Amino acid sequence: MKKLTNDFYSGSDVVKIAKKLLGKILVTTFCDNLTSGRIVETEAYAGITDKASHSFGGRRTNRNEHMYKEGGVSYVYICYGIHTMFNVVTNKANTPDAVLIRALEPMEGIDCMLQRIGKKQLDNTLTKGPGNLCRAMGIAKTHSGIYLNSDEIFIADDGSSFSDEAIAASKRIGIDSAGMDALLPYRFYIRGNKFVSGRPVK
DNA sequence: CCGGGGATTATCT
DNA sequence: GATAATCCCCGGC
Repeated sequence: MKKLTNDFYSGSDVVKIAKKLLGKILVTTFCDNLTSGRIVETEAYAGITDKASHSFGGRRTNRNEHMYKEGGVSYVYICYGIHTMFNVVTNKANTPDAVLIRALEPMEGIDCMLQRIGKKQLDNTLTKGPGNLCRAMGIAKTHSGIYLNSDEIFIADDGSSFSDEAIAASKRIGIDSAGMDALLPYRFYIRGNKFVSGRPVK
């Protein structure tokens, strides 16, 4: 199990990186509680040219400042006033691309995650959806802008991967107001995985 | 089983 | 003052 290195994040094609993040493992170690999960759903946000991106048109505010950092740091923000979203910043400094991590399949520290989210037993909602996975992993806005090879939060590769047939693409969730860009196939997920967000497709 | 809509507040105009 | 990269409950079929 190896932490991803800078060259993984510094690539210029954020869509490709979003797809490559599937199967990698997100780990947090807050308060000596190790929790981890395999990434099974992501979305790419293509910097200043993507109407759905917070940095569309070069917009730069206190909130999205970390998107302008070099690839390999986190970008965490609050959505709808209550939900925390965890993103991976990619590309070079001043090219504000990011990948939203939308779902994990829980691996280690399930008891700790259940406690954080206030549940007694593991079910498919524990790390399903960007808001839920942040709660389960203990990720908060204060973790924005930190390096993803740190000891507190990192993403690792355990050598396993999904085949192309196992991966599906779709338009992104919840961004209907982005005009034509709302239709871009920038969401990637593992077919049939029960932790993928949205209602199960029958 | 499916879809519609309300909750709730940080953030930007 | 309006909006938002969500979640979950509830009502209807």
